[in-house]
Amino acid sequence: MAVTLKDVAALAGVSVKTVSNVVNGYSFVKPANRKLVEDALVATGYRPNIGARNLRRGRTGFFALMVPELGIPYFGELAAMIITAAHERDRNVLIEQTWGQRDLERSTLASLGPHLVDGAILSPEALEAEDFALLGPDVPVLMVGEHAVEARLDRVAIDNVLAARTAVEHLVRLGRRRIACIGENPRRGTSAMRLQGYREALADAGMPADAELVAPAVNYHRRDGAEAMRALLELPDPPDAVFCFNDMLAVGALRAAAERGVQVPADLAVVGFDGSEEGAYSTPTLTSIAPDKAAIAERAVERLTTRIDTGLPHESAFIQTPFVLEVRESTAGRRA
Amino acid sequence: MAVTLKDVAALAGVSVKTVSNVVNGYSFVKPANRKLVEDALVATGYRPNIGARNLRRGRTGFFALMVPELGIPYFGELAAMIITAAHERDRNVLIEQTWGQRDLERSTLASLGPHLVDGAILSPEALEAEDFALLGPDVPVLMVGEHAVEARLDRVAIDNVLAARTAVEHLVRLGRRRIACIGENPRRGTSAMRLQGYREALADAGMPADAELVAPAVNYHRRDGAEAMRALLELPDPPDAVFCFNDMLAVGALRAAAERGVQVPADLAVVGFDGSEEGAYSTPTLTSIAPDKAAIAERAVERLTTRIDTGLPHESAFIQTPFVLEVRESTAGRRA
DNA sequence: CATCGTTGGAGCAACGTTGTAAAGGCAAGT
DNA sequence: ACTTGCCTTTACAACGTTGCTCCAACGATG
Repeated sequence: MAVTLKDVAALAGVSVKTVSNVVNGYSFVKPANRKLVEDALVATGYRPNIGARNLRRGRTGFFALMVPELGIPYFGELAAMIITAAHERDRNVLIEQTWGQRDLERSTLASLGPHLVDGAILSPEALEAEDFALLGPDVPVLMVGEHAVEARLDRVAIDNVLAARTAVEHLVRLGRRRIACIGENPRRGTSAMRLQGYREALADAGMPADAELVAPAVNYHRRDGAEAMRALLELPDPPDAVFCFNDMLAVGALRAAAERGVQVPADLAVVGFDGSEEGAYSTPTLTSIAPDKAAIAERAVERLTTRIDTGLPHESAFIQTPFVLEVRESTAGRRA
Repeated sequence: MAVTLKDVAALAGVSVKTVSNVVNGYSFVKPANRKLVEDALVATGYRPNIGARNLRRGRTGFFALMVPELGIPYFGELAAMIITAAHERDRNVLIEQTWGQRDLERSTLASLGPHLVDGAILSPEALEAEDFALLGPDVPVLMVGEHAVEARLDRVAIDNVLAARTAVEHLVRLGRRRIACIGENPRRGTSAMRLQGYREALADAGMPADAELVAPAVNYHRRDGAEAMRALLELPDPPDAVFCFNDMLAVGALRAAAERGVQVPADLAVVGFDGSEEGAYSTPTLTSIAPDKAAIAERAVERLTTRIDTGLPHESAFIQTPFVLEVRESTAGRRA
């Protein structure tokens, strides 16, 4: 059986509470007793029972992290960093995957009772504003990334409109004339912001907004990017540049270009979004908007923990994190 | 505040225990009372306090999953599937990342007390056999993937030697004559098995085992693959094929080849290991050994839960899961 | 009519921890 | 010597749940 405070106390010859005090670093314990207890702790190999402690404290010490899918590199990396940041604050992370499905996102939201987790970090894809009624009133939650929903929640994200503009302005500066984008999807929050940035950049450059250059994507997987790119390449007047709303779409686009014998970047410049390491090693390497994921993870966990610890419903904030445009081969040089 | 059994009982006008019985589907409850309780449950929105329940039951309902790094696609995807499989059995998964460092793996092992988790699924990279002494005697654990350690534990994995042989035999059959490999590393369990398969395949083909064609890799990231490949390409008599011990190494190798202007597959055939989706979209697409990750996840979780539920220290088993060789462009056709 | 078994329900205690309050010890001040 | 006050330690209760034991009511049986 597991070692409890009682066992340690018996060995050390003190009360259970004194052991508890030592374990928690609390109050004043006489050095002699402290030594006794510490020796007993080592001898028994005591480990606190988290469940019992949390029961007593009324906290669970757990966060939920709701993401579409860990197998997507962006979310895998983000989850990795969030777990690390949470551990630094003695919290554990429970990962809930929703596969981008609204019903799974809804049921996840509804399950965020105060018993299971102290709070949650959400990265929804299909939630509507009304769904947030499912949330318990006292559950601190926070969103990472942009989302169309207008919930009154804390958010940690980069400026998606600006980032998208930056990407497209880069293409404009290269002299590209027919700049397409891939990823339009009314049900995805990120889509709206990135589309807006794309349009703003085109407008600023005095370029027409050609509807046939805006390629939709149901999901943001490589397959979707490849399909969208194939469709774009079959246009009578195909694009000479494409801005993809994430790196996986961009990798798919590179593949479709390779299949068609379209040279990147000579015939087609490609920009992605996420700054994934995959893009740094693809052929050609991929220019991409790289959000500072470590900053997102750190700020998100920091904000959530302080909100939990203070318990007060302060103003909900938008915490903006930095990004950079990583320029690589897929947009190298000028048009041939 | 959270709703407790007491609240529900007060509303329904029955005892706490009766509510508990209804919640757990236990014993015989008079239909009238059952109805009363169920209505009260709905009205209050009761959710059981997991911590209290686990405290009482002596179980936590949590697994630990120890992996090097979620940001690595293979482990991200595997974690995704393990979480799903665990949820189907009403368990939650706590993810511990070790970044392949032995000290972090050791401390994770040591922290697997009976208090925090009921059991653990391990994917160590640097652990030595002696480290398993850190494990509590009653903690059910299971390893996924091959590892050099000879611990007496359940293991779920593919036949790594056979898989590696299959990959190299494929290269032999293509007519390749100087077949290199990337990933040799005495501190990694997988390395030994895959190296053995590589050597067996060469021996079977009557080809010499040239030590300079065995490229080491400290880590198994893209960067390491690229570095190793650059070194191989600088040999006086460079290889015409390379078997990489995982897909990320292979992607790095593709990149190094592209930089040097080496044509894949004409000048160099490349085989990876993991069957990652990244390899299905790289340029050229990557031939790879694809383990059935879903089967690994399912069998691992199944085995661990039954071991926890029965509590008996049955014979430790090696559960073998299938794999296939996905043949793609990086090994297409014969040598030019 | 007494006994018994069956069915439905309830009370108590305990899981391991920590907050509270109170008790014990000791030294300095009256 | 006796109070006062501080430092240290302790007993107790409680967090929410469930296993166990016991109780009540009932119909069936001898």
